[in-house]
Amino acid sequence: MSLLAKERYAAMAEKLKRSGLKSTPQRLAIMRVLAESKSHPSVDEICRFLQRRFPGISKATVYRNIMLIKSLGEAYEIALAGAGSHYDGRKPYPHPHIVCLECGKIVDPELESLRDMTREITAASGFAIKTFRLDFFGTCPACRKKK
Amino acid sequence: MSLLAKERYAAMAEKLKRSGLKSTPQRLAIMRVLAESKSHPSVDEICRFLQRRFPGISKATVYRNIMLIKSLGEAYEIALAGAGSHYDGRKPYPHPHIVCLECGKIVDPELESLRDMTREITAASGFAIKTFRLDFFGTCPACRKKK
DNA sequence: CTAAGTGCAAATGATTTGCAGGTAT
DNA sequence: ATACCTGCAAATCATTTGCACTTAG
Repeated sequence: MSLLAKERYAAMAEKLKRSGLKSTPQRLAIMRVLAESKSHPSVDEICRFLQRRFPGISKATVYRNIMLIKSLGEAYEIALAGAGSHYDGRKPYPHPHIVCLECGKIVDPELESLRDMTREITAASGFAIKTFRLDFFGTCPACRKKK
Repeated sequence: MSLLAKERYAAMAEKLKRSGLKSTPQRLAIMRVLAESKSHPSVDEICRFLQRRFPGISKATVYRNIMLIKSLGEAYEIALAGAGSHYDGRKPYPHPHIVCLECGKIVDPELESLRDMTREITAASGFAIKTFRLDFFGTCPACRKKK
């Protein structure tokens, strides 16, 4: 487990403890997956992965806990049309993604030109902006080679 | 019907005709709603609206036709998590939206700083970018006043 | 002890699909 | 005429919920 992952996991577990809710083994294990995983896993993927250690774990439990972790501000949801949602526990704040339409891979690009946009939007619309999502869809380098 | 709406409707109907598919009354009516509506309607809203003229129209028909119109490149889908999708027939290409979290209203902001972003993403990621979505979520001016 | 959490199965809600008529071309 | 469409109802699929049992604090 990388240093970053350790820190993320510690932060999540700490916030959970302070929230007064229970630190069950399943809940902590879900946090660990979110803290470690670079691949933006779905509920189904998290559930299948955890069946090694928790043979009877159910999707319901994963859904309930993901929701809880999100509400603690410790995970960010990437809701994809058609497919289900994917989750990011390493960067729990809104940030852009690129989704490969061939293989479904999701990566986090660096994006300078994002900084001023929220400011510009607020000024132009009169909305009080709470959050945003910015997702690009295309073909990743690996899938481009295959063709 | 505004001039813009007339033109959009004509363009959609024309592309439909050229596609070789049939110009049924329901299909044309759905196109008209998409061409006229500034409010980014959902399938359900379109269906309820059309029941005036087509008492028996079904959601299945609206879904099938929206899908078709989308595949003709004449409508853009705004897929919202939790709620269903909304559709924009006036600007059938990707563009940013602002969604009010209180009342669900969706508006199209002007956004200068968007221009270079696709270029920047392509350069930084190696992806071949096909499309994107950019949605802001917040509270609209009307809902801000209510509180 | 007891409020919270879990697993299971059933419920939900948006969307899709199979089928038996209709209808545009 | 006939391939495409429609409306209806049943089927999916991701997600949510009710319930009886278990467990963390």
